[in-house]
Amino acid sequence: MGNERRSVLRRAMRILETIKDAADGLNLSEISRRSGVPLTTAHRIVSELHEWGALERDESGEYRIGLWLWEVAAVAPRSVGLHRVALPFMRDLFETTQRGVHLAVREKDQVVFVERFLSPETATDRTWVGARYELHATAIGLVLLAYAPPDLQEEVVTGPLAVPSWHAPVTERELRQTLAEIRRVGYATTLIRQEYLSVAAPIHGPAGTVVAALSLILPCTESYGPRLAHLQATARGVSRALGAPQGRTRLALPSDMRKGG
Amino acid sequence: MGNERRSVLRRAMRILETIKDAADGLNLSEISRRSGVPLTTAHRIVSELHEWGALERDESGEYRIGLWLWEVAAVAPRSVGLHRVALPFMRDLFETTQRGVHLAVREKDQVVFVERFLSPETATDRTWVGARYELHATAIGLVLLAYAPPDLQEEVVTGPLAVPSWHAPVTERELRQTLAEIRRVGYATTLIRQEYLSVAAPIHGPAGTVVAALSLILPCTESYGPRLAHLQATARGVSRALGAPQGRTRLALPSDMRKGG
DNA sequence: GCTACCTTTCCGCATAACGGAAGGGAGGAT
DNA sequence: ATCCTCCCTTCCGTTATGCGGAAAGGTAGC
Repeated sequence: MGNERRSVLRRAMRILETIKDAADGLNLSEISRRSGVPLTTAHRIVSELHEWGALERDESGEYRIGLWLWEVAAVAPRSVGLHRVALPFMRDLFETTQRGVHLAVREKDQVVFVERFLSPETATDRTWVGARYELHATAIGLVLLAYAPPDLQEEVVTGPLAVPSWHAPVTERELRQTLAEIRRVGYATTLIRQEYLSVAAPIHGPAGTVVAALSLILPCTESYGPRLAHLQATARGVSRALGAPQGRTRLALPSDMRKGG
Repeated sequence: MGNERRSVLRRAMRILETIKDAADGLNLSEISRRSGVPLTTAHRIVSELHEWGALERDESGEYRIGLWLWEVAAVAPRSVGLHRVALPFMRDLFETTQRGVHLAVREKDQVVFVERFLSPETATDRTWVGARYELHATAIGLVLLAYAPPDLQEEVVTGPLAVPSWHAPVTERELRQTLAEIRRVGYATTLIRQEYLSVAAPIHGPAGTVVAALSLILPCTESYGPRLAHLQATARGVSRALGAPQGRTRLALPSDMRKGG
């Protein structure tokens, strides 16, 4: 484990992440073991988090994420705010199409899924609320990448592209062309295991920048023209509800999310 | 400001809370000022939180709650888990009654609202998702209190009862009787400003304990019998969906949320 | 009784956190 | 252009806070 300089805060956050990743609650020793934080130290940190309400403890002594954290997170503009606005639109889209609907945002160089509705047939895939993926591996990620700040795009495009198991751009040249094409037509598509087609469209925020993306999963046998129109109309509806200007799309500003090399 | 022993973690949490309480984003100086954490120290802590993704920073330099925190909170069982299960039930109840519907849980000696649907007429009240209230001031709080661990009940009952502006039990004696009555009949009511009646019923979790409560706001002119039945049916539906046993109600176990006296 | 596992308290050490001071920068007013 | 204000960031010597091994309590099983 690359030993980042030790720091209470970082360790606390690592512990929170450890608990998040454990489907179930964890007891103290388990937290210590999985997070790599020495038992006594974990004890001190966990106690402090518990005292504040960031963690809860059930009768068997297992710790879980506490309500306080949820209260704090409930004002996160990109997740909960977006979620509240987008949910009814997503539901309408899901109910009329009966196809999987996903909502995601970009966090640095990854896609984070914020909400989803699954049709029974496509329920096999592994996405989950809060899950993270490579930007270039899915249609929804490609849309987010295509409208991301240029410096981040450059970084991803020239960086190592993990080859995904589905059909997606794999060389730098292909990826550049794909992104340009997405910006031109305003949507992205990828194949999923030769059986399904994922179509994604951007959602704009008040500043006109792309703040999220919406996708629809279709069987390949289905013609996607009408579905695409429906998806785009939905994405525009969400954008309008978020207060997006009616005019033309803007790229996001250069990302400030840069630190060391 | 009562100077708790200084500690990075506590200060970090105080900062998060400060940002949460500010409707909008805050810049560094503002964070320092409002949280009482010295500027340089705030800078260090905020940077660390930002680096981890717990905070985000927009182009103007203002900090907001970040996506990472939401991802962590997304697994909080009492909020998000409950929320996902209860939402469709709440919507049904709201759509058929067109009355305000609230979902809340207890956190220590307070009520925390997890979700709500408001009818236009009653939209004046100040509850908001994440808001906290005294347990004995609302119907929903009274239900949560009535089924809370006995030691906590005792603490609240014998403690100072802030007199709420609405009609609610104000003496220890009254409150005890009210709680007993709630347990006997299985629901609570309170008047809101002489115009509305709030009716609340408990929701049970897998262990049979009361984990949340649901309430309905009715105009006083309306007879509440049928609405109450509907509310109780909904609460039972949520309980069942959560995996509650069919049998009899249990009190929560003695709270472990005690520290110093 | 013993073993195995977890949680909590203790305490001397040193390191990570502290925060005043000072150095940039951006924007507004004169 | 010059001053002024407000904000962000870096520096650095000091010290209190966090550290974590060791050992003491707890609980459960055998």
